Amino acid sequence: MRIVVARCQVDYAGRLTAHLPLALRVIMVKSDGSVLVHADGGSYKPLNWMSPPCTLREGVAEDGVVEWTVTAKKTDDTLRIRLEEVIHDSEHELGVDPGLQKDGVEKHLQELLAEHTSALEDGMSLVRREYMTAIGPVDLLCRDAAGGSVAVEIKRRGEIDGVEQLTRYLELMNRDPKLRPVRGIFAAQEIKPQARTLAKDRGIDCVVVDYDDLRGLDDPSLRLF
Amino acid sequence: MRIVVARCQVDYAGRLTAHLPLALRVIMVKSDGSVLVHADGGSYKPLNWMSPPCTLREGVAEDGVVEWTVTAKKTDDTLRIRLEEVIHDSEHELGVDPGLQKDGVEKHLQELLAEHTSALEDGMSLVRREYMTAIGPVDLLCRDAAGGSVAVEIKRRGEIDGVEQLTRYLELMNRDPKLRPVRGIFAAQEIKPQARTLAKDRGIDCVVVDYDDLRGLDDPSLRLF
DNA sequence: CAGTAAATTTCGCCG
DNA sequence: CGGCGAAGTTTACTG
Repeated sequence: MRIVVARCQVDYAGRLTAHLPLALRVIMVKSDGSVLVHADGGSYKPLNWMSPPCTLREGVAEDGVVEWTVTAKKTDDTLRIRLEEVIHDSEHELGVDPGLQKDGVEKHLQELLAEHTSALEDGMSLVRREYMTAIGPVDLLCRDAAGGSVAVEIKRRGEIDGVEQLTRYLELMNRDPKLRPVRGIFAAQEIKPQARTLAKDRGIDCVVVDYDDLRGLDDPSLRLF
Repeated sequence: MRIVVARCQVDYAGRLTAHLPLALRVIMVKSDGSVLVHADGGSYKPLNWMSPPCTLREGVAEDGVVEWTVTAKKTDDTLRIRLEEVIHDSEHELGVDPGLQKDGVEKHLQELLAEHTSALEDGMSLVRREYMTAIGPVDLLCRDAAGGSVAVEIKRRGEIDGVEQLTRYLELMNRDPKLRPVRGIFAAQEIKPQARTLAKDRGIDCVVVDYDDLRGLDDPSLRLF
């Protein structure tokens, strides 16, 4: 990884055209050739960048200024960096990273709810997790206290897209005589008002689930720190 | 901006729990307090990070290792970085960045299509751009050669979500006696087969538009390089 | 490899 | 400040 701090101008042409006026910035060149141009603020997104696979060619512009041209391997995307003044330039061998270990995403929420379907509704039992349909897997297929089929869509944050998704599943499943009638439950840690309104309009029930509560029902096992 | 290259371990607890095993990485500390932990590969997304506003507290762990604790101002998100070995550590005053100048996004495509509605269909005329409905603005409301209302949804890349969005608008607009009947046109620089199929199923026409052609119809003005 | 959904999404606009 | 949609989204998963 090469790290350069420089007063620079940047132009990008590809899926859009963009320009960065002359200013001091940090440029990271990763070993796979990818380049990030960072300012001293904003979030983790660089001002401009080139994703791998790409190649960096170091050259000199007509006016004598050092100019980097980064071109994408497949597309004709181009990033041009004019380095007017280099403040810092260093290279570091980092090696391959072991990578991030995650915990707590939707998948885990789905596992917990599959184990504790009663948290969705009294008398609810699990039929199948990841019940396959022609257009994709339904998170949970359940049977309610009255013996009716229930399709459950689980999200961390419940928004309109999730309701649309569940609606498509329900439409399809209700064409199947062996399942029909199937009603829907939209379960999430948090449900946006718009999603709740749309769900109500579609006859879909909303259930807000607490991740920590569900975890408490479970074996209180590993916590990272 | 502070740049540190170090052999480090990272733990994050917040919206999820995550861990990075001991390895050499680059750590950027921006002047707003935000922290990025980068590996020497992958795209522009850091392995782990903390978004501003947040505060960094430098301390020493029980075993004597330097440990940074970054905490978010509002939430209780915490990023803990154990710096086992520091290879590089430098600070640079970058100042405020003038920011990125963009060109060529969906907004521009919408402007161009609003100016040249005939590119959508012969005899088409514009009624309103960003026509407001209760659930959001329709990109273009037009009138076709026969005098019928047409709602146009514009995307750079036409995918299923866009068709769903237009469907919701159409459903709502067709309840309005003053507008009814309204048909839909899904316009994009590229339309995925699945989106095209869904659109056809919903009675929505698809139009592929060429950004450069539209631009050619326009005043051939500024190009950045 | 393509297609689809999630993301500690981030970013920008508009009320 | 919150809601909502776009993004040069990126990333992960699945068929």
